[in-house]
Amino acid sequence: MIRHTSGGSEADALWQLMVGLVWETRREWRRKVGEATGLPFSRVRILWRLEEAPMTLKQIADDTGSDAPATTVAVNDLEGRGLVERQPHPESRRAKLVSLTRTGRQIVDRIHSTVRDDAPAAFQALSKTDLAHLRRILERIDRSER
Amino acid sequence: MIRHTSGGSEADALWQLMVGLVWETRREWRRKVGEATGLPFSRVRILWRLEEAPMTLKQIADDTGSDAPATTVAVNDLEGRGLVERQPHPESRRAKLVSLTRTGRQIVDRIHSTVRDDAPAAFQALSKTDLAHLRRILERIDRSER
DNA sequence: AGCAATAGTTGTATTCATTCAACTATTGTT
DNA sequence: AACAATAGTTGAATGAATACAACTATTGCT
Repeated sequence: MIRHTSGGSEADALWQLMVGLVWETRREWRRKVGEATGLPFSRVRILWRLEEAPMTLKQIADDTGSDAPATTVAVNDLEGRGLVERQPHPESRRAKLVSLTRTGRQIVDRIHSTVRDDAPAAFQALSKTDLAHLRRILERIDRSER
Repeated sequence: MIRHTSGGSEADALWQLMVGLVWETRREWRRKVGEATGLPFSRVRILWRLEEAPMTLKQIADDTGSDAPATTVAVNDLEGRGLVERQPHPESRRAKLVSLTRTGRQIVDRIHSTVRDDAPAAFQALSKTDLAHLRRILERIDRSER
């Protein structure tokens, strides 16, 4: 769905164009991830974040925008499936560190390898020059965004 | 979340970068839309499509990737709220055309005006030249995508 | 005329996600 | 030592999304 809201800046218009391009591909992709993993999407999102480093439940909650109870339930679920484990936090005894198990890491790898998030065909057809422009621009945005 | 899957083409890598940029902004935006309209998101999605032209239930179902029963329920809901109405299809008596009511159109307008989907700050900071590049590239993708 | 396919409806069941209240254990502050 | 704040847990309630079976009405095909 491509939507142009009247009255915005050129940046807003482009942003909306970009969102539209991305948006429509996400449902299908989400479905495929669910199919490949047998996991609801909220769980996959957590596995992702854990790929880089272990996190406390609090961090997971903040990061995923859910509250503490929901996070406990999600981590319980993942732990029950053997994808994740709780460990004592080295610095605080009330916090717990959640990290990927070997199996959990395999699942994440499987997502990356089997559910390839390939660019749409039109994307592939861009010229080398356009790709270079695009990379430069996207990286600039990405860098200043974080 | 920025994710680079190993082994893909440059286009795939850029696509994933773009998806990552867009993705993280969507939850918040969805929440705001829900807040502004009081509608679940599946309903808003239907209102959107109807903005351009009336559609049959079948078209809505195909377009949103849901099945016939779900679509009937959704349209019932929207009709109950007075945002949408069923009309006989001019060419087939078994099909029905769903179109926005005046109130429905107001809701859609409200989404556009109050829940501005503004570009992230980093986006706004791009140079005129980069914006021009970006527009050219995105429009090329958009055109060949549909 | 008879039959298959299509458009839509009704009802039901399941799974997910989100939120709230009430609770324990630990830590930091005064 | 007393108290407030923080991290996590448990359980219940609610709202959404998705899927399926069974049905009616209409249309197209032969």
